Amino acid sequence: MKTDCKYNIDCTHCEIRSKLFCSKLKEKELEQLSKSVSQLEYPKDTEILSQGEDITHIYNVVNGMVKVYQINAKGDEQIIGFLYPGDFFGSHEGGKYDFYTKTIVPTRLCKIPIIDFRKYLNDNIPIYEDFYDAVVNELKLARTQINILAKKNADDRVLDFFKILSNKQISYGQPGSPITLAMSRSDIANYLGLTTESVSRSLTRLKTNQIIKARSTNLFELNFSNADI
Amino acid sequence: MKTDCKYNIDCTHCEIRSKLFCSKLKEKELEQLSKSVSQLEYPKDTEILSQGEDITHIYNVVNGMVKVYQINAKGDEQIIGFLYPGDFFGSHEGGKYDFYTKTIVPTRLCKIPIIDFRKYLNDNIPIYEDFYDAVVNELKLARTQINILAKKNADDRVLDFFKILSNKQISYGQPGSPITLAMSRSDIANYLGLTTESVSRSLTRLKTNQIIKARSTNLFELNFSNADI
DNA sequence: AATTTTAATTGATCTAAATCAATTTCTATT
DNA sequence: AATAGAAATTGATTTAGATCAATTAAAATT
Repeated sequence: MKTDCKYNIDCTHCEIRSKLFCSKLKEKELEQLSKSVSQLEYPKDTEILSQGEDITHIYNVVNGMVKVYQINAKGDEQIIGFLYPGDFFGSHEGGKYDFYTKTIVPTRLCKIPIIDFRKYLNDNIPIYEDFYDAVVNELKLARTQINILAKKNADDRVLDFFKILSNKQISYGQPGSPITLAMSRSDIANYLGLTTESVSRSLTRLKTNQIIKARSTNLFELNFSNADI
Repeated sequence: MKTDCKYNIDCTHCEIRSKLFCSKLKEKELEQLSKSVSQLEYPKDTEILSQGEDITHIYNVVNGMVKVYQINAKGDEQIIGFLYPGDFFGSHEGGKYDFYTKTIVPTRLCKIPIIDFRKYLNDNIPIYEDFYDAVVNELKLARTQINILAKKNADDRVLDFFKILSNKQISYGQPGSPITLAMSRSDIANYLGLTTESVSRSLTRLKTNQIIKARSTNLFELNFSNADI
């Protein structure tokens, strides 16, 4: 099952470069980076890295989707985010990865050895700032999730989740509606601190109340403005 | 009520310097920093800064305690953390504060104008790294909260909260037990996504089951190891 | 110290989501 | 296309925590 396809890639022609820190590099640096970078195609449900492992690479999502999760003391998975094309992961945890990542659909990742990456980081404050901003952004997302989880109403949680996805789509240049649920109901439930059954029932209620409209199982039109979450 | 007492302070003799980025500054820089830094005494329940305001200062908690919270779309407060002596807040939100902060006990804060602060930041990568680490730490705390909020059991949430406080006390050189609850039951409830009544009942259950022991309303002995949360 | 105010706990009831179980729908594989 | 397997939905029941209400305990104020 686990058949990774490796591609050597020319970073100067990367399809998502504009979304990445690489856009801050000079032409020469970029050519050099190309030598150490590889792009890999991962099938669905492939674990990319594990909590506690030494940090060896940082990854950029080129296409597909990745879920980020931790295992709590009780041994249960807790999803803390979903990564879209242009998102990166793997850095910033003082030597060890602090979470697990797994593809939830077939996914192509750009993989940079941390050692090569640091070369650019050390004498390039703008890139440092980029990564600083990326962590700040993660922090914002984490706090969004906190605000969701503190809500005591299942429908509100599901709606907020839809708003997040909608905003993500917009920030990636797609329309805010309809939204595609690439993740399973059980992943949604986990992220929202609910059971799959409760998510399912919420969806049914929201459909009944015309707040959303299902085009298919994983494609929903949103009949509300997603101004603020 | 809002009577702030201002003290001009000599940073070279600061009681919490070892816990702060300031420890990375050279003697001369520190003397210069002293000129722009002030320490202020705030009474309980004083709002220090508000979400959306321009960032003008960064703050260090010298003593006392501060709560950090956001206001959600529904207009409700959501607490996202409690700050102890040595913790700082105010930076890293791209121009605007992204949360509210309020003292929950009489608190002394060290206040640094962001403009002076940046001087040291710009040509001092180690300090940059300090702040990077601080955000990463905030991210970890946020994810800890996520793991708590995703739990479906009130007792587990309260216990995890006690473990967090215990670990915080340890990291500040105090014993891990007994723990002091400087915050109100309703602040705890808010942080844990529960009602005050549920927190109260959890406490009673945990006392009955001998898992904790109340020395007073806000002082609890923990009869368990807080190895991992 | 006495009184007022506020915070915390306890009690009774209700309700929304969990749980357990059965279908139905979707997806993958032959 | 037919079948097997997995995922999602729906149903019945239970339960933990919310809600509403009252009491007790702790602070604050006079």
